[in-house]
Amino acid sequence: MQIGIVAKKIGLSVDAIRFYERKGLLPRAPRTEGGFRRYAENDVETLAFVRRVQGLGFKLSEIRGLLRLRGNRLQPCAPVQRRLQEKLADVQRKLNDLHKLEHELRLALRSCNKELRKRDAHCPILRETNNSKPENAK
Amino acid sequence: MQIGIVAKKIGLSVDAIRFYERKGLLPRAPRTEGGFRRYAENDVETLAFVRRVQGLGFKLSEIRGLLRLRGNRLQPCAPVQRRLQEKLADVQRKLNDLHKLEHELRLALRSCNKELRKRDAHCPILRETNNSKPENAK
DNA sequence: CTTGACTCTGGACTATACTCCAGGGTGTAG
DNA sequence: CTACACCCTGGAGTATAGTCCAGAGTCAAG
Repeated sequence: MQIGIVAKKIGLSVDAIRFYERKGLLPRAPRTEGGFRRYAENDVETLAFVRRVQGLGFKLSEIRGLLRLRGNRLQPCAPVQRRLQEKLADVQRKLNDLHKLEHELRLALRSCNKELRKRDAHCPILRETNNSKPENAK
Repeated sequence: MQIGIVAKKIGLSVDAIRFYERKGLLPRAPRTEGGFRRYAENDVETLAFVRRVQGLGFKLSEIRGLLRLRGNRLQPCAPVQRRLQEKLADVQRKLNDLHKLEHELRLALRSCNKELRKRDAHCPILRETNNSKPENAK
């Protein structure tokens, strides 16, 4: 199979596949005499795996590690599980931050709304009335 | 005031302030004969504003727009409100995505857990049993 | 053999928000 | 006047995940 076919099969660009090879996610593909990459079904599966775990929020450098685990003939769950847990913790941290941000934005909107009901409204956000929460300054 | 003082006052690096100037967030500061930037209280307030709205999730390019609004003598709330609402919508989209991701991660963890209870466990994530949801492929 | 579609390499470019650097000049306290 | 801390500019570097390009070569069908 040549690279374009593989690309189409899994919905990646040709450039992306070459990029993954350069990044060490895929082994350097064997070439034809003319230098074209040749792929087997196996490689398609590897790329599908990459997509799958990318969908779980892993970045390429992390996926490289997962691929190494995948290379073992006995494929132990524990290290994968550890990584999943770390990733989950990351996601939860982000959710937390975003929830706080959402709250801040709602507060800001509320103060705008109050102002809009008056005549001659000038925006409380733009004014430098320091209505931010006290930061524990560095 | 010279730049280092301002930096200390608001907890930014000197480099960051210069960077903001280059990016057009701050007007080019007036210089001493020798070329040192001179700042007034006003500038400190502007920088505090930058920090504040950055904390609300606005990126520098957006803050440039907010600063322009802030420059008007009548400071209308409406456009600020619109931006806040867009930002809130962004945040909610991200929250949504992250919630989905959290769910996926939990599912993955669960399948790992099931496996771990068996002897001779090999990881279901690493295997290419395509257990992903059907994608509406492009 | 020719043609057209495909592929090769290496490098530049994208966006974001800065940081860090060299090589040089400035400001001010003593 | 001399230190020494501070400042100047312009440019490069960081991380991420690719995309896009030129200029050249290859593959398969007809």
